[in-house]
Amino acid sequence: MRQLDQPESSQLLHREFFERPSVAVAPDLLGCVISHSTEAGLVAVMLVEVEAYAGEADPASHAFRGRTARNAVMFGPPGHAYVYFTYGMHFCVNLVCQPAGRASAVLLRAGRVTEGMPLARARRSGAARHPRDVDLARGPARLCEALGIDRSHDGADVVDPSSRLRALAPLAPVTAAGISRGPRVGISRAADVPWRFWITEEPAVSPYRPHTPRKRAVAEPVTGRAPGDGTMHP
DNA sequence: CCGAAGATTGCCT
DNA sequence: GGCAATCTTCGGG
Repeated sequence: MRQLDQPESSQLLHREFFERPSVAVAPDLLGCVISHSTEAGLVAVMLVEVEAYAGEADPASHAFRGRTARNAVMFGPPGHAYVYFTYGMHFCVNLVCQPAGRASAVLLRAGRVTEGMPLARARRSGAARHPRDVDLARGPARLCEALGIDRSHDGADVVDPSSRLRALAPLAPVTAAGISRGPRVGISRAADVPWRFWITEEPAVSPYRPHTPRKRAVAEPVTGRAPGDGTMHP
């Protein structure tokens, strides 16, 4: 009896795979499979969209301002998951590249569920009411939710055979001809750098959004005066 | 200590 | 297409 419910054909990626610059690793991750085995069952996702983030030289990277408690995993050894929490409700997952000390990583932006569809759908049911199969892991936060990835997976080793969260080689090779590239999504700095990679004409690729600054939560402070006394600006 | 923005998503008009 | 939800993290005072 196998310890983990893993298909025979699946092959774990090697740590050397991640010991390269993230911009080289990113396109090679397309077609690879992220598998997460839990008590509830196994969900596997084939990656169709990723983004490369360089280390401290990349203004869009979390590592740009150096090592902090949050991004510490990015500065560690390759082949580990860097999971962060954002917008007060979402998780996103990266895979760390290059040797320890070099903080580069690949953000996993979208995938297609290839195993454990019912469990993935159940995990996502709280969000969208009637998600299509193709939308279950479409977008970085959706991908995490479908796979059941949260903060507890920050630092997880995805090339360790005994790990519940693993990165596996492609079921079928993805050739360079089938890969498109363009600007990264939702970042304000270095928005012109084309380090986003996706499988061409893949329906499970997240929509491109060119970063929208958030509106101020509070329009103006309370002054103690009642409104309509002539002090308001048009 | 406090303010502000964030590698997003889903619902509303 | 606009905007609220929700909270952590970081940097400035």
